[in-house]
Amino acid sequence: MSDLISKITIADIARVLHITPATVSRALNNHPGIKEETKKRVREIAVQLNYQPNKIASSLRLGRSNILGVIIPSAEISFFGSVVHGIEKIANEKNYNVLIYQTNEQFDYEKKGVQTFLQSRVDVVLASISKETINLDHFAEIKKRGVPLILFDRANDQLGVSSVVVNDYTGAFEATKHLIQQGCRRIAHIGGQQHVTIFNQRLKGYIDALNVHNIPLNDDLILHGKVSIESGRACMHALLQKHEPPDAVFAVEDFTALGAMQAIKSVGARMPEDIAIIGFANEAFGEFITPSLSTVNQQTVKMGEEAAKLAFDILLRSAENRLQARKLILQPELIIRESSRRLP
Amino acid sequence: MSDLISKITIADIARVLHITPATVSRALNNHPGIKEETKKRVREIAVQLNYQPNKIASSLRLGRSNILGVIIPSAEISFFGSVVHGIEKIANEKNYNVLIYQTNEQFDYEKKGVQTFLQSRVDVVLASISKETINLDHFAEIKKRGVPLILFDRANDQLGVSSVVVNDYTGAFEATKHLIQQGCRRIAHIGGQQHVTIFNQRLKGYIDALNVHNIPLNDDLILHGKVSIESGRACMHALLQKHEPPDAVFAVEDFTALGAMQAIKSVGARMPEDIAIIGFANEAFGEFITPSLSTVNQQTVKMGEEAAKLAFDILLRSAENRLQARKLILQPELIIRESSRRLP
DNA sequence: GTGAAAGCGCTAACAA
DNA sequence: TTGTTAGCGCTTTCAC
Repeated sequence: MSDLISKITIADIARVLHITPATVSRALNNHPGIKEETKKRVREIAVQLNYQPNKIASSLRLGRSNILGVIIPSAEISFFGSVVHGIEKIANEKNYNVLIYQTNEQFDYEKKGVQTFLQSRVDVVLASISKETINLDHFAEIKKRGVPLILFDRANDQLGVSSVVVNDYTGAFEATKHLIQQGCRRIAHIGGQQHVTIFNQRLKGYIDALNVHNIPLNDDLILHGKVSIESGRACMHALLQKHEPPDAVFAVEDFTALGAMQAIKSVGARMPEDIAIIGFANEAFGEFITPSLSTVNQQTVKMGEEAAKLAFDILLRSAENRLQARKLILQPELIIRESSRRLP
Repeated sequence: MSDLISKITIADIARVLHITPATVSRALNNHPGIKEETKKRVREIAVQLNYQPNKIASSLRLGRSNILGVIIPSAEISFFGSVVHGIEKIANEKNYNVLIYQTNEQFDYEKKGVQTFLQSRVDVVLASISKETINLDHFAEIKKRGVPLILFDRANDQLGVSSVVVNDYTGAFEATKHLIQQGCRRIAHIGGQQHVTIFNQRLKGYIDALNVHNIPLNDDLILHGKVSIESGRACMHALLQKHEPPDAVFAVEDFTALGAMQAIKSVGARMPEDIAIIGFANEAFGEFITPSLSTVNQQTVKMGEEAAKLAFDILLRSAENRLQARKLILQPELIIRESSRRLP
């Protein structure tokens, strides 16, 4: 019935050619010390027999899998899809494969992902930490086992590992400054969980921008949400009910901004005339909504590429040298669209 | 220096307890014929030594990897992210891992993904075919090797493998019917590459809906694009320049619809008053743009779950029985939003 | 209830 | 230039 199913190994090729498996292995791996003609014959037979190398066996023998494990919070956020794209570009060049694990922003899944990767013996882990995560022991475990770990975007300095992030502080500073330049004075901030480094940095950037421009900080205008559309909507409603509502909002990221926009629309206020708004992350939808959303671009593909490059860099180092962490900070870029442009 | 790095194997555990690796293996796998007390001691030492099972070795021995390989065209399309989510739900229950490969809608990457999965000995492949793909030999190869293959969404019946799709014909039929019910009579269709089954089905649904409602088919109003924002924009501009432009558009999917909307806005026409529009796929952005986009929901998570269930179903069958293909057709659901609602 | 031994498919010393 | 041999870590048949 199922004679179609082939289970050809190098031993089969060896038998056909009356040589040993070792020679076949070397030929297939283009080993220098093998006659050209032998290589040619081996390759021919391999094609004829429809041979597929068994990477599992090879991984076991070599002690490495040629796999980069990538942990992301969600594949439904285009930001991460784009970063992964960057990672894959570099990985492909180096003949590495990329394994993706989604945590759905949940601590338990994240732990499970780490576990899975360690058991599957991926050669290196690239990760972006979930919003929910506070305890970082599982990541420390990766390091402890001598597996290189690189964090991107949702990084954390406490772990002492290399990371690639955008300068969230600067991005937030510039975004806030932009709102000030548009004439706004009561600028609110809808922030995120403060244990998440990048969200904290964005808050700081916002605060410093106000300070530098001599605008008094107003605690009433700073809310901490849960970084979602719903949360953005709820926070904005709260802001709108204040005695003196804000004339601008800097949202911690685009989904929060989107929720805020829905709230603003629902009370009939105009954007940017009544309330100007800017987000962070340059999510795909921002360009298409009305008004189009001003935001901060994070160089996603570049971030992925740099993270992957860092990974290969570390792989080439000796085990001892791996401990020195490097931090790469990309410069964000302001994208001004309709939601915040008041001046011509 | 790097004493932290542990490489604990079952042999190490065995040594500590003065038993054999075989017993340790059985204990860890909860084999019935092992004393409870032995199991307990083994587990304790395993934790103490910080033992991580080596899945590679286990895979090699067992001849299976406990990995589902998933091939998707792009992680930046939320539709696929969502389907993968469904797949992961089921896979997690069964203690399987999910490996994702992005093809970027390119034939070459798709071939490489198949290759990679075959070499990594994934137990089953779930795939959605790239738009660019015409030749299907690489997928046939999967089948030939006895690895179960399940297609989802972008399926193709020629391969004779199981698949999960939404009823694209019905979805298109209903979408078109809806436009007719809104009073539209000159309904255009911006389609996709006709070698892609689902796009072809959508064209058929459109045509039949017109026929059933006695609206003459007008070839002038049917354009075939490349399924992208740019293509949607270009096709719509072409339609607008016609002697008699359409009063409605059924776009093959949401990104195409988005491009069309941009074109419509650019000439100052109103939606839905001048031109009503509906897309397909229920992409995340559709809800947030102005006007919000009517579309067809495809039960993405369910699609992933069903595809994964089909996969496990096949895995349990004997090799001979695997050949019978099953086709699961989910019912699409119309989502009416502002872009097409003319009547109260 | 546990041990001994073989082998999954591949690669790398070491030999020749 | 190629062969011999051993072993990566795990599981399983066959003993006892």
